[in-house]
Amino acid sequence: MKTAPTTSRTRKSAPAPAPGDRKQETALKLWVVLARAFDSVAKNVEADVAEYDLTGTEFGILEALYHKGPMLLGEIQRKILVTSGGITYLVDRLVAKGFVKREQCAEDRRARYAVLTPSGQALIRKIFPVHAARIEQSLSGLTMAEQREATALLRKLGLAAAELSAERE
Amino acid sequence: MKTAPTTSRTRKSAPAPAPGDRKQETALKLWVVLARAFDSVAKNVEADVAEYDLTGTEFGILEALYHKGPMLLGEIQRKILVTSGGITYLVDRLVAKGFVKREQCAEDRRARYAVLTPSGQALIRKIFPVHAARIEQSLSGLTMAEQREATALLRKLGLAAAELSAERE
DNA sequence: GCCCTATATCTCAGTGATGAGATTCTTACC
DNA sequence: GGTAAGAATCTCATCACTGAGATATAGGGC
Repeated sequence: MKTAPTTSRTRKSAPAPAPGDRKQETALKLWVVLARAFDSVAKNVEADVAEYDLTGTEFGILEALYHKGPMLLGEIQRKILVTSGGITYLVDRLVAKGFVKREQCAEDRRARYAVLTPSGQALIRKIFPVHAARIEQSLSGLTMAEQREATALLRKLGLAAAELSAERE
Repeated sequence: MKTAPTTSRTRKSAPAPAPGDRKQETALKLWVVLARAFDSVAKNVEADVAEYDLTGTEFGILEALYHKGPMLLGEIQRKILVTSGGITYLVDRLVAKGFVKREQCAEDRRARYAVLTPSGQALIRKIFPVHAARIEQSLSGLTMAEQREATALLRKLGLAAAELSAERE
């Protein structure tokens, strides 16, 4: 998803650039470019991992397990931002492909670990560097300094927005 | 959504912070916060329009028509970034809900216009201001100056990434 | 005019999820 | 030690699209 916003006030005669509306216009413009930037990068990333028959989300799970070792399904779920049904579905598929297996959790019998199989290890070890290079290339429109700046801004933005949606619950 | 990247090198002993890897690390971090920021804002926006039984994408179409007047399906498609099948599906649904109608294009008999019905006009006129305020609020983690800065950076980033994926074709 | 390529839209089977509810287990607190 | 509230996972119906191919029309070169 991607939810592409469209807002663009391009009508002939704007009904007088209302006073407090500068703020809205600035915000709407940011929302548009945020969505487009995300979409463009995401498309690059997905095209990349698709070569190994993985979705971006599946790749995210393998990557998380690669960097963090075995994780509880719930941990992964929170990390990659999918629903409870989603994590079951995704892990099922990675199991079917032979890259991951489920393991009992000794301390909590409701929970299960996802663990990379040797085949999953081998795969992610092989493709992670390629993938990282692809992302670096995708973002190379910005210098490193600009990337750091963008990261700081987006982190601040994301945290505030996440807080807002937490309030909704 | 949404493709949440996860990269986070948190293993005990990092295998020596390799030389050219600073760039990759910077890029990966940006990709993570970009995806998360997008996701948080998108969730706010979608929760908002869901109150009117619209998806974010459907809203995008209504909004585009509201600001630009009648548009060819193909124009809308490029603007909101969906596939050809998607635009047919989405316009079908908006037609079923009574917000939009299709109209012949005199100059090109393959093409059709999407046009807001009075009911669609009334709806979007009513909810657009609420929606814009919601976005403003969602992004209010950044000051206006920061928002402008972020917009400039993301625009640059998005254009470069889009060019890259265009090359892939 | 005729052909060939390109473009606009539509059809439809398939996909990658979501989300509500069911199940199983845990943890306080009485 | 029983019980109620909460948490971790799973099930399954449903959804919002995608993408490949079909159909109809356009338009340029000959």
